[in-house]
Amino acid sequence: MATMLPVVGEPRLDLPAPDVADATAAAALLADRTRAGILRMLVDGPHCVCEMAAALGERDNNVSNHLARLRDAGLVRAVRHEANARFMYYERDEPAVAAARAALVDVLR
Amino acid sequence: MATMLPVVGEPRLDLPAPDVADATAAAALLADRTRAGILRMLVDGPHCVCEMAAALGERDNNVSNHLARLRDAGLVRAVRHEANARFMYYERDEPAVAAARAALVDVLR
DNA sequence: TTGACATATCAGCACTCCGTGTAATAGTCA
DNA sequence: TGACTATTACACGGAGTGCTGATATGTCAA
Repeated sequence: MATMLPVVGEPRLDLPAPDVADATAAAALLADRTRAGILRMLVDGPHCVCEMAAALGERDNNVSNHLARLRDAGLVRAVRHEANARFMYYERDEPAVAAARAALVDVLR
Repeated sequence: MATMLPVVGEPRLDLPAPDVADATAAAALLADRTRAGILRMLVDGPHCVCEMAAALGERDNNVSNHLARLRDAGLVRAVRHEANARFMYYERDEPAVAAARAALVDVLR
């Protein structure tokens, strides 16, 4: 595949700035190992904090902190377990996840 | 859509840690407004540093700095313009971009 | 060759953010 | 109610990162 450079010799200095606000916001959330691990684990279904903390080798309060970030962004949701109500299970918000994915893919199209 | 929680009452503390190294690396690059803007602009074709700096409202050396980061990651490539060799044009490395996209989508599947 | 232009590199500073430790709160179970 | 567990809140210390200004490299034109 040959490199296709513009034939015009002069750069265009009037190009519009692309809107990447949604993409950078989503990327900032994914840029952390713990948060990315949480989201990846939740692909397979809901998990409680202690499960994810154990799998990721992080402390509960730390994982809970990152979950709060993801919750504020609307990517995950907390649901209390019915049979054993001590545990708070987290699950993804599918529309929000799809929107974040679309924003990222738009930059890496 | 009903929430599907595990029927077992006890959490599983032996779950494996997901591998998200590639996703976090890609996300860290996209988490910056300038870098994300660069990558988004390069979707439409190659651009030189001054073009992107003008569009993004950033200084040339700053944009050049971020381009170096993207270059080190293998996402972009620098090509000197043939007719006007003062200008360094940047273009995306498609396979690398596809790999980054795949790593991110794996987390937000 | 000289000067102007485009890009690259680097050190320094300021700022943000993560992980930790501690404490406090909330909820459940006996 | 009281004990226990899970979750949240907050401040601190350290690491990482972006922006800047100065400087170096390379190209074109006069």
